[in-house]
Amino acid sequence: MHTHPSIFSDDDRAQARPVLNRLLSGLPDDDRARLLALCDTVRLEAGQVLYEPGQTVDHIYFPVGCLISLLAVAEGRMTLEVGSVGQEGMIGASVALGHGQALVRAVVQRAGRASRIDAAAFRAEFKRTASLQRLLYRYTDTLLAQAIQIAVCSRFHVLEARLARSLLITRDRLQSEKFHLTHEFLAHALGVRRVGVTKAASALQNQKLISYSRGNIEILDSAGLEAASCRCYELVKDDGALGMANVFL
Amino acid sequence: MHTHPSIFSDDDRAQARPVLNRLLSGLPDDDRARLLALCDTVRLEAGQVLYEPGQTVDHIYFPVGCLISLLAVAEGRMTLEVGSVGQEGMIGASVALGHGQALVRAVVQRAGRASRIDAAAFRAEFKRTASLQRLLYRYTDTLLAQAIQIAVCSRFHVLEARLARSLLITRDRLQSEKFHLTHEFLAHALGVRRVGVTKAASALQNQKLISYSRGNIEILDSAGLEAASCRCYELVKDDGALGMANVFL
DNA sequence: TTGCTTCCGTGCGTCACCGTACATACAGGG
DNA sequence: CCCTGTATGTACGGTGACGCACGGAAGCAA
Repeated sequence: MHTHPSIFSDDDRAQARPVLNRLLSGLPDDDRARLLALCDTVRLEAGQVLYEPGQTVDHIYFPVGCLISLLAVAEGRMTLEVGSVGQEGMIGASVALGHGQALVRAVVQRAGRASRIDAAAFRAEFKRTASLQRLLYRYTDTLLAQAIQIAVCSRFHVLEARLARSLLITRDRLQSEKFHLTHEFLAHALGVRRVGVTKAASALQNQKLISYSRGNIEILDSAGLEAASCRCYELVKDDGALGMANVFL
Repeated sequence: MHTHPSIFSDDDRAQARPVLNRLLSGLPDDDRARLLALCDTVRLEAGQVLYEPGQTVDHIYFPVGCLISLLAVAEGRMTLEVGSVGQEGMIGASVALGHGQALVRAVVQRAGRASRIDAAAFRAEFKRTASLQRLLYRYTDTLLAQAIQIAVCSRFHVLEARLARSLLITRDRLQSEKFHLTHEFLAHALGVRRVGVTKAASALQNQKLISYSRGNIEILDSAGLEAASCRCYELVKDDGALGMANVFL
């Protein structure tokens, strides 16, 4: 189930082969073709902000190789990651489901490509395509599960465990044991101070579970890190898998 | 906008007139009639647990006069309310949208009636009724917004403000300035110790914002309580309103 | 009255995390 | 080589909430 065939590098080489977004690949051929015809492929750069809460969503994105972080924004500079979206997901679903405004900030955590579609075009396609509807309901349900789990996690679990969870999830999304992620960024995701992350990360490094230097993080002991993390990891992970498992209910 | 025409009592008299669930009343007449034909009306008692996380959902409920609390369950006895559903909402949507398992515990906070429908019947009706689909997407989106806001709130805001918010939301859902709610119950909702609630509630009472005794809570100074609460109140409140505002996008 | 249950209040030591400030260390460009 | 910016490390008092334990008070029933 968990094959990490090779250590992917952090740059574009990992995305050389034209992989399709896994949500889209779950669609029947004709529906997918019609949707893809409306998409264009864009390159997203790390740090780029795609949505800001309250803003009208004008494009939907299906990541291919990039990783998007969903940050709930509180007053001040406080943020909290309520979900992350990689190849297995999409952002902007609320444009078809709810009022067409973003609930959270969507920021690119790792650069890469994505299929992008205009909001109005997507909405029209959504209306006529049953398979697309099923996909979206299911995925929204998965996002909700993620948000709920993260709410619980950030309420009850200590920082060190939450950090471990966060790193493991990033690993899964990127299919790589090493990736770039500064303490500062993690602090925003976890809703804590940067120094808090530094302290927790030091602890994990002292236990030989990870190593890092100037943002380059490597997971050394995957099993050990899972032990140090909270159960939330497995729950969110499984949910992601389940979300994709049987799209046809 | 905010009319609290009369102080409703805590018992059944407030529900004497046959009010319809507001989600259902948003449906076109024929669709609603067909759905209602499949429903039966049940009386839900306070404390009753309708769903438990992971369990298969066998019935969908549309509250009429009762109030349902959605509690995310962590290990141990820890719980955290990630949303509450009154006349303006429903529970069990995931049976049609996602995998048919409950994400959270659903417990009756205030006794009352609800329209109930069998899961399979609902799913079938959902498939054929476009207006019902729109309603559900929108409402799920609203639930997601609620969950996100609560995640932020419980991460960043102090207990006293969160308690104030929680009381205000309960007030809005019940359309009544007085209701029954023990410190113990609030502790479960807020994910804190019972003594924590006692302390925060004392503080609010000393400020003459509320009064309470043996579970009977009364809001004395609505404006003052809003000032003591965090902005999350307005966000969740508005979202609820917006969720209902224009169902036809 | 007694007894029981439910609900609320207090006290105390502990702890994770906060806000702030300052100190190092590495990396790349000039 | 310096210089500058980014990334990481350390230190310290403050505080909100925790866990636990016990005390009191209101309601109910026999």
